[in-house]
Amino acid sequence: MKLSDGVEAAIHCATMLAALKDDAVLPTTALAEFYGVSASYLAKHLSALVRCDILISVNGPAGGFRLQRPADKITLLDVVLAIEGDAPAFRCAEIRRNGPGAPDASAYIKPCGIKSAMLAAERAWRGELAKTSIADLVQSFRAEADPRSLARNRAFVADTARVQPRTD
Amino acid sequence: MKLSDGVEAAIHCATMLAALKDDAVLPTTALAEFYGVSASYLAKHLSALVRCDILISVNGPAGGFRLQRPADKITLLDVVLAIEGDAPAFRCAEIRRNGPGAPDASAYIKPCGIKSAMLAAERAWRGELAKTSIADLVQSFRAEADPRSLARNRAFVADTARVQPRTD
DNA sequence: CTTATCCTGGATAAGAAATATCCACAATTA
DNA sequence: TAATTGTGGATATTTCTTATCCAGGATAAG
Repeated sequence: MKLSDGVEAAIHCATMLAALKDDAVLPTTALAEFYGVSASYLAKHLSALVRCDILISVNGPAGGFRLQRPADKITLLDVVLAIEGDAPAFRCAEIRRNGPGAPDASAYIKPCGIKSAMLAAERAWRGELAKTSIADLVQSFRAEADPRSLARNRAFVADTARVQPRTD
Repeated sequence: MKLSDGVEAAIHCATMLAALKDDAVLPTTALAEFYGVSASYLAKHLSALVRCDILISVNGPAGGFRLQRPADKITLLDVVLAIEGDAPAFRCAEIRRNGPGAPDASAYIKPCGIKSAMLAAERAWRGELAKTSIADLVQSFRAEADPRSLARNRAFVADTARVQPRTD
């Protein structure tokens, strides 16, 4: 069992975007370079976040991504499900119905106890992920991170953020 | 994110073995046929359970597997970790240290908040799995399963179980 | 209106991991 | 000695992940 590498990148990008003001955005290439990951692959993940209404994308020059809503309304679970999909990790193949002499489907209306227990554990996992918001991560980063790391992130946002042109 | 198919088979086999008496055992081929799964592949998973001290294997004719300890001392977590390995699902690649201008390792002594949150969720998952024992599963199966399914399992054990020869 | 930038989605391929099979070998029983 | 069964290694096969590339559309600036 392994989570996609994209999860780590997606969460980092979301926390970075949470530092933007107003309608500013950050482009894929800048984020990919900052985190040292593949730009074309990161683009796939960011698109997934857009499809799940976690990010908003802006096309054209000075385009990029920003959060779709306040960072305290976006949970780790939202991001993980956007990248991984919402299928449960335990896929019951119903092997209890296999083999010779197995009764027909009417004998298996009640869910398998194994499946129930495995899915209960996943609910606990998801529940825990839902407790942490992107805002929580930003806050703990600001409170605990090394000053050098903090400064680097701030400089990146300051240098790279782009503001949407005003339609005055 | 997906759990190995072997997890389902391993748990089913463990619950079946919990119905054995004394030193009786069940061979791989019988279990594989009963659940309609690949015998040679199931053998791999059963070996993993032996390596993790969940099952005991008996060689030779009339050989097979049985539980290493009482079913209430074996949890779902034990079985899942035996099949999946105990590496966490979230593998932090520390991309926060990547990219140009990143400070050296001394700036990243404190663990990343993202990693901490992801691992906390996994602890919740594992904690939930640890709450359910093989004995719990057997009990709920006996209480809730369809009589036809129950009878089939009982007949299988009665027909297939083998007892170790006595060293009188 | 043209150019440059950037996101989008599909096609595609390389790589890793899960799934599955086979076989030689050791252990054990009859 | 012959038959049965688990063990571990080697090896395919399939599936999923990771990664790249490109054509297309949207948009801003000149």
